[in-house]
Amino acid sequence: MTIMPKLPEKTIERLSQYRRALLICLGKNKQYIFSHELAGMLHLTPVQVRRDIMLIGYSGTLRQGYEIREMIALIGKIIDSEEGLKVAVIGLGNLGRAMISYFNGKRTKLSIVAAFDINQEKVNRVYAGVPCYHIDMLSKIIRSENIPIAIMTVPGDEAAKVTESLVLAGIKGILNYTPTPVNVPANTYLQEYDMITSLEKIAYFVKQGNREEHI
Amino acid sequence: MTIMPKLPEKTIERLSQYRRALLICLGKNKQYIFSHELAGMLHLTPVQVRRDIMLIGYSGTLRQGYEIREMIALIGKIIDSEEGLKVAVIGLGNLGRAMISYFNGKRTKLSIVAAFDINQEKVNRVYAGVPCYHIDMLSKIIRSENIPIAIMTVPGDEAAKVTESLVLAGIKGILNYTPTPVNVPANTYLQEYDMITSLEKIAYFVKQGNREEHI
DNA sequence: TTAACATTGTTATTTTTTTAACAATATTTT
DNA sequence: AAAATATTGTTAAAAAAATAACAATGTTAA
Ligand SMILES: NC(=O)c1ccc[n+]([C@@H]2O[C@H](COP(=O)([O-])OP(=O)(O)OC[C@H]3O[C@@H](n4cnc5c(N)ncnc54)[C@H](O)[C@@H]3O)[C@@H](O)[C@H]2O)c1
Ligand SMILES: NC(=O)c1ccc[n+]([C@@H]2O[C@H](COP(=O)([O-])OP(=O)(O)OC[C@H]3O[C@@H](n4cnc5c(N)ncnc54)[C@H](O)[C@@H]3O)[C@@H](O)[C@H]2O)c1
Repeated sequence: MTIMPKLPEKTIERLSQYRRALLICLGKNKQYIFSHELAGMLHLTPVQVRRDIMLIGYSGTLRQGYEIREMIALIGKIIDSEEGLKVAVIGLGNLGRAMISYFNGKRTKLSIVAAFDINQEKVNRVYAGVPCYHIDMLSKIIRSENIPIAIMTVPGDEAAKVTESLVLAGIKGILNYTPTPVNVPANTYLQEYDMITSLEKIAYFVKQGNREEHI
Repeated sequence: MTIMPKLPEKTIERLSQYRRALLICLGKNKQYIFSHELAGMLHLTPVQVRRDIMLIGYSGTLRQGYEIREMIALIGKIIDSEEGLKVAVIGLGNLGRAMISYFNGKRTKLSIVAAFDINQEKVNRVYAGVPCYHIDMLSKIIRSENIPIAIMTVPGDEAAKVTESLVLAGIKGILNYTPTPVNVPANTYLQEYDMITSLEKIAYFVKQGNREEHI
């Protein structure tokens, strides 16, 4: 295993995006890609793409660009775990279901293997191949199945309580989609996403754009 | 109207988060808040909070901190449009519905006023107060209702086509949740979000965490 | 064969963002 | 009344990220 000097956080994020874009290209039977093509697909600059690729220690060829398969494989070596990691969805409502049906079958190294809910109509059913357990089973299943990552899509009021259970159950990474910010111990990796922040940012720049037009 | 020297993009993002957190505090009948409290809620440092607050030209009081209502009002002045902006959702599937039911009634300045779909079972119905039109009506409704922002939740294959229609219809900001990156002209503000990037980033850091433990 | 060209890889520079440092000061305690 | 304390506001420094510059080089064209 080659030693990889630690990569900038933003580069990690982009590696995931590169792979997504490269998989699309592969689907179109493309073999090679230039930095400016990849940049164009993802609204980045070619320099940034080349720099990221340099950081992960890959090299393209001068007149052909980068070999798509090779690059996908290398990105996998960097961001994936060899054994693969299991993921659970907590709260099988609209958002939880959307996430499962989106994710399903997309990645081999990450897989959603369990959902949890309190609603008896959802518990003990299988949704899109994913079994739904009662939330009381959380700790048991998380441990027995060895699931390190959870996507939280319960109502905001439940977020704190559920987070606590997740941490107690030994979860190491949480993706919090509830509107309620939560707290976790330092050894747990937390990411929060709120659509309203995205929208308000867009609204701000749309507003700015209008103003500029009027200057 | 005071002139606001242009704010860092990251600050804009955090302003939206501050408001969300402040609204939660207001709901608990809290009147004042310290920088370290706000920081704690959002996993930021107190310095960063104070710096942002300085940038928007607000001042707290020395032993009480910041007046929550005042701050919410000021953030509104900066990131909201006075008249309010209308938003449309394109694709009324799981994700589109999740977004509508989440958003509904949350904000006075942004409001989802229309959805579009091709599925005849969804068209001409009202979902959570939002009327769903056939996608053929896109341009007509966008223009007549004066909707500048769209949330795109159609299947990935449709993303390019739908984006083109949106741009032609005069949309100024797009939040793309499909897994397919799209292109827009320079005067249109585009933001893309993909849950897989978030998850893969979490997986990477969970993996790193494990490695560190083993050193 | 040579010149023009397009592209990569890498170092240097600039810009943006975060963090640190610390003076100022109102409040509480002694 | 003086000292201690906790907090803000702001400038300075550091760190992170993005961009620019440009040498190297294989490919194509003249
Ligand atoms: N971050 C975003 O962009 C975004 C977007 C949409 C919705 N949301 C949020 O995501 C969450 C889910 O949204 P939704 O539309 O799917 O809501 P929903 O009501 O359809 O689903 C919530 C599910 O959680 C279950 N649940 C409730 N308490 C639970 C508990 N203690 N343990 C396990 N399951 C429990 C419910 O039975 C339900 O099935 C909400 O908090 C919503 O505000 C966030
Ligand atoms: N970014 C993310 O994190 C994330 C998460 C989940 C899903 N997704 C993506 O979001 C999209 C929607 O997911 P979903 O689970 O709601 O899918 P879905 O199939 O439930 O919904 C898609 C809807 O779009 C409608 N539609 C299809 N073509 C259309 C067109 N040309 N114009 C208007 N409407 C059209 C369909 O009738 C359907 O109602 C998919 O592309 C999915 O991959 C993204």
